[in-house]
Amino acid sequence: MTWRDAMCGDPRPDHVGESLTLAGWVGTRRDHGGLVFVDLRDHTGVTQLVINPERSPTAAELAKEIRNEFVLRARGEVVARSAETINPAMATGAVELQVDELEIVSRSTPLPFQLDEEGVDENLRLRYRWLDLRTPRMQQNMRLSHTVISSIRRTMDGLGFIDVWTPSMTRGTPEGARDFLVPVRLQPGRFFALAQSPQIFKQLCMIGGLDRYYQIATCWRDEDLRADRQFEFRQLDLELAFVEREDVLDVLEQVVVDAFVATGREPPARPFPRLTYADALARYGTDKPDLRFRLEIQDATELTRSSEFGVFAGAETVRYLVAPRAFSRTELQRLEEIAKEWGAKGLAYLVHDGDEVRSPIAKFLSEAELDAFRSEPGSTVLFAAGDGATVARVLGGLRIHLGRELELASDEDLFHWVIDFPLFQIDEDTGQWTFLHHPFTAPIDGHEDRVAADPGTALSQHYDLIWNGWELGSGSIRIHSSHVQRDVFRTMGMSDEEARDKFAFLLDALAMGAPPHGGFAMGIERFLALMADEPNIRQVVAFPKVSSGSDPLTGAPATAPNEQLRELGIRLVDETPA
RNA sequence: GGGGGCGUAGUUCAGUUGGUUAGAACGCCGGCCUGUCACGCCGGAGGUCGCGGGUUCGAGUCCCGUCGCUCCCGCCA
Repeated sequence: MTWRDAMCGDPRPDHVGESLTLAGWVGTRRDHGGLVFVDLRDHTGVTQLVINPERSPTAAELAKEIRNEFVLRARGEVVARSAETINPAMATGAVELQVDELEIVSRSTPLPFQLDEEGVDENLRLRYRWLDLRTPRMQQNMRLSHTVISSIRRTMDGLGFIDVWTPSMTRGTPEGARDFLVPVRLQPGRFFALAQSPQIFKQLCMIGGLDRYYQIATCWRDEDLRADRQFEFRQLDLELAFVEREDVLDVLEQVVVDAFVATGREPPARPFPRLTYADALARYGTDKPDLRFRLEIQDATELTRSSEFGVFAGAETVRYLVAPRAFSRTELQRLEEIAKEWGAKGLAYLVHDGDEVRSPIAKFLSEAELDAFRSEPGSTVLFAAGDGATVARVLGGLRIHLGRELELASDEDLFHWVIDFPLFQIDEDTGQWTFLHHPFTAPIDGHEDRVAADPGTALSQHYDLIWNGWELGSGSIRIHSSHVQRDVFRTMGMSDEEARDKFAFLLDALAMGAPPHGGFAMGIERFLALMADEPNIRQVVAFPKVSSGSDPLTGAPATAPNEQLRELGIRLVDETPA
């Protein structure tokens, strides 16, 4: 015997006359004293049960005990509702189940929150996640996630990629994020690190001739959590041999478009636009611009070189944004605070309000300058002056703020690539050259010699995929030559001995017939959160951690018994001052 | 490590200038009800105002500290 022979979303007029057994959760119970109505729910939908004492006195007696979220099993006859009792708001609203036999399968204590209530505290939802998962929002998110992931696998399989498992427990990487360490009982004092990504292994797969690898890989990084970051997350990790950048981008575009189609969403047009890193920074002040609104940054460095306004004349870079609104003094004060948070010393502006120009700096500006900055009535020109990086950061920050505040973003899905990143940047703390993304990224063709000779001007074959201002992931064409790899390590100030110590296996592998290769890693949860129109990735993770790094459901992380620690050769250091 | 926001009944919230016994809705409990579908009607229980300290005749309200959650910066190859 089976528990049910139809789902709660099934009954339709063509079932009328059939005897069906349904099982599910009690959504609501409406007790009329005699008649009792129950909305019985499962993930497919809701059917109304009618429990009539004249039809089944036993069921009616039992129905008095029914409460919300009880699990019921009911056998009865599907009957057509009379015209005036049809509920057009319900998919099954033309019929109902007249109950003959009723069973309370499972009871429920009163709930800590109501499943149909909006805005319930997220910590409470996570503490009782099994209840939260019953809500339409989470049901949809979990099922959408599955649809997207199946689609991704179908696309990858179709393109000839094979799924290869790489280790989670591996060797710590000296650079990058903090590792989660795993103590090893058999070798006290030694630790595995949980993989921050399968990066090196997938490169070894290419050198191993697997040609097209992919994996939906769990990765661990011990860094502070954010709306778009958890300790553990998944990435669509892929790598191809004998390819150029465009081959990799092509795969990702297909993954994205297929996932849109699989979920019934209008897919973005291909190819996705390409934007260089230098352009992105100059025009939008960030390497992951949200292109749903224009609001482009303009340059005024040359124009203001000999300005009477000393701040402009003395600055390495002067740029500005034109916001489509004549801001009030109070609003400008708020904008100045925001500019300062991003590193500005102050905020110069010109408000075009009707025919009038309001600005504390206008009196210092020449006619030519005022002409150049003239804009529509009802707008404000906001300036940033200083070194290039600060100006970009300030205007990039203001741009995002204004986009949100003035609701400038369209409701399109805008994907684009950012390409031609620098290979190296200066580490502010050490003054040393360091990689922008990771040390395995290849320089663009012709820039190999700059790795050693002129690191600052070397561009890389790295690329980022951006969706509406969210960084979905990044990838690169990798170094497949052991001496280019050695040059990169040297430029980073790593001695050959040190490089061998940390990456001997990679350097050896590169020296034994490495094909040209490249790949990508796309954050699965970020992709899902955007697909589900959720503001953070916790809403697409079944059992996420909160921003303090704990799990409200299990209470993890927890202390470990001394016995267990002893076995691992670990003694805790009490750093509490006496 | 730093900055912002939030914390009042089981839940979502209100609570005026510091002033009597801290309220509403939903939920919960009891009663009535045979066509409801957010059922309705009557009645009831339910509060360490996150926690600690301070100012005051008097603190949910003001001050200090602390804890929790959250967003951001740093960090995230």
